[in-house]
Amino acid sequence: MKNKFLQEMQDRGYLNQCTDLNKLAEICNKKSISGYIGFDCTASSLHVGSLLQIMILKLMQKYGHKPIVLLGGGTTLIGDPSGKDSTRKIIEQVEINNNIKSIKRVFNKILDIKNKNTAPIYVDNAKWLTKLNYIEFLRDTGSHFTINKMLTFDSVKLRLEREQSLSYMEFNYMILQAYDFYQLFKNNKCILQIGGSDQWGNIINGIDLIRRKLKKESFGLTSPLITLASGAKMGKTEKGAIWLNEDLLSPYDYWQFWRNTDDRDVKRFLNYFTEIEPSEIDKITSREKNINNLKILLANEATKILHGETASKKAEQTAKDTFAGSGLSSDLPEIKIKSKEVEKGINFLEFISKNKILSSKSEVRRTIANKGFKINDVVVNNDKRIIALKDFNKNVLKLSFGKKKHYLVKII
RNA sequence: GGAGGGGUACCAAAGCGGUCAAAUGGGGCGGGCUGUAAACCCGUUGACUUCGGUCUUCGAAAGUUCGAAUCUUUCCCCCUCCA
Repeated sequence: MKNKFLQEMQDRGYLNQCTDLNKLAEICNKKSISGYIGFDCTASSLHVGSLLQIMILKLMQKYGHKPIVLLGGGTTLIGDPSGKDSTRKIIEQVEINNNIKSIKRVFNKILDIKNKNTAPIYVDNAKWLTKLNYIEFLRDTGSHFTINKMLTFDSVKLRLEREQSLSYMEFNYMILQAYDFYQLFKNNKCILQIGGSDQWGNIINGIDLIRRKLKKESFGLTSPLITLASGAKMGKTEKGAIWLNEDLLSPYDYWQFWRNTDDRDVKRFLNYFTEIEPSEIDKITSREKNINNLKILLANEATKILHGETASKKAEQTAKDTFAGSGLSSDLPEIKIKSKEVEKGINFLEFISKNKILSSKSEVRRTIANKGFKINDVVVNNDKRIIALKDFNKNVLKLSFGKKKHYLVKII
């Protein structure tokens, strides 16, 4: 394989499986290609679990190829059964459209949209899928699939083996995804579909369909499933997903997520989620003895890609101020209160639950009993604590919940 | 359609008339150690509380009882076997 793009894919660990790596390399050497990845639009934002896929699109751009982002309004209506034990709830079209809009913002931030040659193309398969005529579709497309084969795909097989019901609707998902690839091949000269390793079956179906209908060759490529050293799935942490959209997760929290990476995952993640050259990563990781500096590097670079350099620097500075000294930093989440209320004295219990730091007063009491709250770095040890004027330094008070969550309470 | 088994907190799973706000494990949260890591240890994990208690929870509803997650009836849902 002599192709820079695919070589870097491999070096970074993005490459899991490819239908024909050598042939694809040949084509990539000759011209720039279009490749697509489909994204699920079940939520208003993607989370880090999808980030690797986006990084692959970004890498395509680096080598002059054109990424196609399929935000699957059509397939989201159906729901991919791959890797799922049960049918997920049906989502309405309106919600999906809103999700698509919201998700697009992240792509526009991460991908290069200025270079006309490699700017991403957004497509929504609802455009063609919702217009399909059932009988026609069965004859033209359905005839190319055998149930015998479909039953052997993991997405179907596993469900059946576990005796979990699989609706006819979901059973059709793979055909629809195959049809997507066919459409993109035909209309956008898209010869490559990329996906997570769980998408292999779906991708193969598309390639088969293109071969049968058009007698043309297309390619499929999958990325590995990222597992954390701890064994957990990437992206789903204790408190919920690590969202990519800024309105769901602030740049500071995003930075913190990377800063808290498990030691064992750091090098791998530098390759996955930064743009530092793999050879450079080798050098840095063998030179740097303090792993915490590598984590900071990872956090900086990853945050830069999503939120930009300014936000990344700010997050780093905030972290420094907050964790190194007990100094205050301006970038911490702020809670504003009125001076009149402070003069009256604010009940700590109510303050915490009202500001949604914890959801119930019992929880607040428990946390106080466990020494979980600090005001200006002093443990709160009384659940009748009142926040008063004397707690403020120049109208600002630092409130800490646990070791990592800090807020600035400001009098306005 | 017939015969059995089952639905308990975030998840898994005990409890099978009072001592049950419900064992245990996982997960979560907090604390300790440390490096904002891992491992480990400790605490905590329904709500409200004047910290005395009070209120709401064991698929749903009705009932028996001084008293029900536990017994009865009906209903809903899931699983296994037979047709």
